[in-house]
Amino acid sequence: MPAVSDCINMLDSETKAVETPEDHAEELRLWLRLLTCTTLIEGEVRGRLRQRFDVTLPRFDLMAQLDKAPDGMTLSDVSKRMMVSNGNVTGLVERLVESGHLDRRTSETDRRVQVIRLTKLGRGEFRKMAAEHETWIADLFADLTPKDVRELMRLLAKTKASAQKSAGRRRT
Amino acid sequence: MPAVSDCINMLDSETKAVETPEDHAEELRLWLRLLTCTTLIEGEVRGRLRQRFDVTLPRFDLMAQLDKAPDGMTLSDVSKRMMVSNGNVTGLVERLVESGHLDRRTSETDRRVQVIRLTKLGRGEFRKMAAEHETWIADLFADLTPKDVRELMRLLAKTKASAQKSAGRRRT
DNA sequence: CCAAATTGTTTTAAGCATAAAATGTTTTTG
DNA sequence: CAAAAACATTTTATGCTTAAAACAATTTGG
Repeated sequence: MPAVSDCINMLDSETKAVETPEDHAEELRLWLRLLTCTTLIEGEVRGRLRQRFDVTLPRFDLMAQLDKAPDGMTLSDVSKRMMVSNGNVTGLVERLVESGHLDRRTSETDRRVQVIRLTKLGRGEFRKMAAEHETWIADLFADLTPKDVRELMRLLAKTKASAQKSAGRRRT
Repeated sequence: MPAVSDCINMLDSETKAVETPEDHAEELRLWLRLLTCTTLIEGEVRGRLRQRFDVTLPRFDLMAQLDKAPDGMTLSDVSKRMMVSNGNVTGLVERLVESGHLDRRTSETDRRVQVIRLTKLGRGEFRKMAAEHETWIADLFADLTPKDVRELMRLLAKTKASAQKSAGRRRT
């Protein structure tokens, strides 16, 4: 809500057309806090994955996507799910195939498409990592009550929807 | 709260010593949602900064830190504030000095220390970008009510504290 | 005072990430 | 059916990011 002094100029013509220098400091602070939380947790998880399993976070994330898709995924599926660029996935997959964690083959029905899956090795290693990973996350959020968790879920869902709408408005 | 069937084995010896396979799926889902929100907004901001001002997000973030510190900051201050590695800052600063946005000098009192400041050019450009940036953020969060914003701020503060505590526990 | 620890920064090596252009494939459409 | 559009992926160029080691300067404790 703008202070009265900021609204004086709203009075001189049609209200809707007049620009008011609005104060969005609260939203900005919210965004910075959101970013801080994510960076903090992400850094912690990254470090633990490296120390404990000598694996990078992007590799873990990619394997997590594939673990949920026993029949495999195409590179663009992965790219959309992980919200990263196509070229990024190409390189990530390359390294994971190289290390024997992923299997990659060209689709029979569409020769543009590459389908990737976890190998037995990849799935085994991922499951071990995922089990520990889950306890790290639980520990990082340990001070939140179940009610806090529910409330955060709700508000973040609303945030996501709002951001998607805004992003969509821009592209249109 | 574990289901009854998961708790059977808690009965056979001292309760506290027995491992129960606890379910932390809710926290995991919360973490993924948090990450999704951040990635979404970050990507949007990154794209707008590039299109509108041909500047990268890290450069913008660094300038934002310096704008709040008229007397300059040391590289490790910046590194801590931005929660990135030292080496990262070195390179980032190098490029911004090169482009004339930053001024860098060795401290008079401690020759290990590099103090960096925004140049006049850097400050001017940053202020322009920051003004627009703030409207983008406001738009991205537009569907949240003031109450939502307050509540998210509170819950994220609690989350940050929880994560910091957990991270600290590990290092100890 | 001086060796040892600490602090601040840079370097190194590897990997991650993006945007944009290029390549090859399939689908659409005039 | 052929040209054009759309699609999936890769390549290219550039920049970001990290962890760890190296380097340099200062502080500390014996």
